[in-house]
Amino acid sequence: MTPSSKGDLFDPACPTRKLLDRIGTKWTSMAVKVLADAGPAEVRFADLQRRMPGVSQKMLSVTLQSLTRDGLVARRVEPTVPPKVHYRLTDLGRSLEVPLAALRSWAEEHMPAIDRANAVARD
Amino acid sequence: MTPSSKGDLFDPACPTRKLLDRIGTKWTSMAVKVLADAGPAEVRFADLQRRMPGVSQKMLSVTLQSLTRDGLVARRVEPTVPPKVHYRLTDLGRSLEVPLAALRSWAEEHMPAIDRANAVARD
DNA sequence: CGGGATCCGTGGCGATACTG
DNA sequence: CAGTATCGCCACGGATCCCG
Repeated sequence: MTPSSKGDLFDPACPTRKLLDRIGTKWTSMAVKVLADAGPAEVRFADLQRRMPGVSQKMLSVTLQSLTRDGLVARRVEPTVPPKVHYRLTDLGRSLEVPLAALRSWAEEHMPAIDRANAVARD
Repeated sequence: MTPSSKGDLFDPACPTRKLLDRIGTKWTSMAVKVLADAGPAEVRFADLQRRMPGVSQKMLSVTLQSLTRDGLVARRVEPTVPPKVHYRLTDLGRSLEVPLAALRSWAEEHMPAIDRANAVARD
């Protein structure tokens, strides 16, 4: 059903909400970081999976498809047998890495405080 | 606490993952912004709901409880009848507003590009 | 007024198996 | 190697009703 089919009042596609829906998914921010750490170099699918412990083939696949559709990641297929597929961040993806790095920095600095607050709340 | 795991996005207890699990929930970042916009002033439950179009009582309630448990929001109850409950950001919550504002800024600037990329992908 | 309790649909995500 | 297809679990979140 289309979002506007019931009059749809508020929140007509808030950009921040849409961004969080993307980077909030389990493997997205991790994939962006791995690709960012690779610099301008391309990374193969299997390499990505190796550098993202715990990710399944399927979830890595859908994550990369999502990032590719969003124009954050570029995909290049080497038509060999078996095929080799290479991924790299686009300029847009690299620009996202900046605020994402700021979030990571905040998390590393302040998550302990949040954990302590949660511990206190257990009384 | 897993020494030398600083910056390790792949730690099972990765701080960035945990932070994204929090701010990625539907109403959290909106609540933080509304409270941040209020400055040092407190905001009542009903006011928050009014400033967050679309949020249900239940979701606003659980969102605020979550933020309060995490130490990002302070809650004050006026024991009147009927009761008045006031919320405000803690210093920790206000510090989170900084990287969050950076994310919002990126979203407002670049989400159109992501939307265009998605439109192109529909061929 | 603020917020529990309950029911329920949807979607994210994992496990597994198959394919070009 | 790099996906695609299918299944099932369960947490997120919306609606509704009730309570101090």
